[in-house]
Amino acid sequence: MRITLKDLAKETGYSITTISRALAGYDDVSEQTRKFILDVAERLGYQPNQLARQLQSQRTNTIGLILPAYGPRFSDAFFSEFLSGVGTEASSHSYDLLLATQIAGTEGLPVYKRIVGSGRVDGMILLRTQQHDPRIEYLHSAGLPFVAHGRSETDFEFSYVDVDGELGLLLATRHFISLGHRRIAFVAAMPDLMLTRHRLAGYYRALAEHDLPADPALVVYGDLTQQSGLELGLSLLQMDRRPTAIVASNDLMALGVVMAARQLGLRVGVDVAISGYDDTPLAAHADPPLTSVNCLVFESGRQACRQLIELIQADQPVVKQLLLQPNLVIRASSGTSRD
Amino acid sequence: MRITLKDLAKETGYSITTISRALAGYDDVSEQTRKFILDVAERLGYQPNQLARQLQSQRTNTIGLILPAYGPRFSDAFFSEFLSGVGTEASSHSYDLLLATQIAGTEGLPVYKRIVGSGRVDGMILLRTQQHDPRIEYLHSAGLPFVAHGRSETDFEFSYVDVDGELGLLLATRHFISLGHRRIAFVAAMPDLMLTRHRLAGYYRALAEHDLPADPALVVYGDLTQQSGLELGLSLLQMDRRPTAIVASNDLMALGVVMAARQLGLRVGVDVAISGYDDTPLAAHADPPLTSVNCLVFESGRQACRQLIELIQADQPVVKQLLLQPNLVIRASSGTSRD
DNA sequence: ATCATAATCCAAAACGTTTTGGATGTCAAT
DNA sequence: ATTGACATCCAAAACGTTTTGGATTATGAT
Repeated sequence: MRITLKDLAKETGYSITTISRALAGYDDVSEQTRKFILDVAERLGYQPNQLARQLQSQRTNTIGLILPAYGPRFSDAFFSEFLSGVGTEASSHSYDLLLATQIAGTEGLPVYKRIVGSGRVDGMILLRTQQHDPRIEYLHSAGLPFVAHGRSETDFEFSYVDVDGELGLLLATRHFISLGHRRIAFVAAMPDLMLTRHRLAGYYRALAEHDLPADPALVVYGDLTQQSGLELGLSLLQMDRRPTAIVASNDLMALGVVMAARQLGLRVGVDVAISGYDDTPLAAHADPPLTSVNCLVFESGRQACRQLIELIQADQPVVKQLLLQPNLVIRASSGTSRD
Repeated sequence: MRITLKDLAKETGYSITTISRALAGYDDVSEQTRKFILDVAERLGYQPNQLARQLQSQRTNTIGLILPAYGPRFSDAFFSEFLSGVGTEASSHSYDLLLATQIAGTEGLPVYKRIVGSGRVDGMILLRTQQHDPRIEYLHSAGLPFVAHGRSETDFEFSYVDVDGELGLLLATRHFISLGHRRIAFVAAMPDLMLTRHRLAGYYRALAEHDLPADPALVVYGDLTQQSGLELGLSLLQMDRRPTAIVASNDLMALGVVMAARQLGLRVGVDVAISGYDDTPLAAHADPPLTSVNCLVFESGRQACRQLIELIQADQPVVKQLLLQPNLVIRASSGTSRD
């Protein structure tokens, strides 16, 4: 059904070579026959087979991206925004995206090997790096161009785009300190994630700046779900000397903490100050509206994609590292000065 | 760098054919040499080139999906959930997703032609159908398997998964009627979308069931943004005989209506009842929590993908049409009985 | 007439697979 | 010895492109 160069050759009487070169605009085919060939191609609705083209040229103009596994309710806006940023940038360079989904409960690396090994992508974008990240080591050893969203601890340099989590938590914690809080808790994400370490550093730095003690009991680790925010919030707020402010590592956990406060009869923004992280649409419309750290997710995706395409098209691989600066969005949940 | 069958042939001394058949598990290669070949393949880290395989087999095991264009803030959770559903189902059948982004401000059809014509996908999933949808006509005429999310008006039958919008709005409107409301407004989406027509039908049906008059002034059309919800909400709530209940066609517009009510000093859930649509995470955490219609987005994506894969693998194309039943999630924004 | 030059075209190889249709050798049955 | 059956292997074609390295013809200069 599909029209190929062979069909055009048969129809026009020229050879496949000439058809191909005419369509590609080479100057060793006369203007007259070029026009003729273009006409016929147009008339028959010829569309080049990209697979054949890619196989021949060894370039796919495709960027790979692996979606982490999800349950039935996909409640984190992060990926859609990031993806949207990547997609926008990709399509403006005529790149497409190959998306594979990591099945819940399976290890991630095999999917990477499958996609990379299959030769269907020119490069990969990595999401949610870990402190020790086998995917990065694999991609590096495989020699495929890649850009990570987030940093990692490796023996080599690699390209990444990251949002400065240390700055993010520094801003949030400073904000609470400036409102007069002295016992500030941090509901962190999983400890093996790089972002956890960076944010933790920002948290400690803010405390140190103001000579506040760092109480280990005030740092707890959740799994980014609202449920874990609720549980950790309940335990934090029932401590002997409970924290007066709580920073969570994403908006969902912050909303969990809000629920916890409510269950304990505490007024958010008055009895306890709460801040989220990521500034998802949730934050702006929560009750009360949630102070949060805007992480420029769309922009990160865009930049990551831009860097990757540069990397792919460069003759010489160049490592580029970009650190975006988040900004604090202050809303009612952080309350007013305690003085 | 990459290991090919040719390399394995050279390494083992067998022919390319035998290598290929050994790896594929044909029984015309002895158990002993098969083991040997597998060992070598493993040792050299052989990964079959999917491009070559796809070119040869004329199957790509890839599903195409085109992301509508977005601005910098991607605030609709719909796509991420849908995509997550599609991705989950796809990967459980070892299919991958090819994603292209439609650049903002450009026409949609060329992207479809590019992806379909390129031969890189076995089928497509269509999002947000329109009443008259050129994409559907194109895909039908191109003979490529596809499943639409949403219905359309065509001369032929095609496969779709849809959520019964008529039922959705019927439930929401009935709910308000049962609470004693008599003037119920509908903030619809763009009139050229099929979903608008279906929901409108449900709205009218509910009114008719209870012999309520259908006031044309109470039906207004927005563009699914919060801003348009705000504007339409302001104009509706400043009418002479203002509506006492408003159903919006997505949560974002509903939140805009909530803002409008607040600006006019009306208490949501008391002076005016409001309902959203889609039941995004926003709805549950809004202030006040928003009554909404849960549309099983993840499930739709899953079903659409499942149907598409069936369609691709069937010898005989079978049209399948699936209508999922949404359910109303009642929260504080719809208030209590007015009696 | 001969030769270089330019213009226009094309056959064949290559990309990495799978599949088709044998080829070869072994062994038991005749 | 021949035959047939079976096990094991492989050369070549095919998928649809692009690129390489000419081949052919016409043109103009000598």
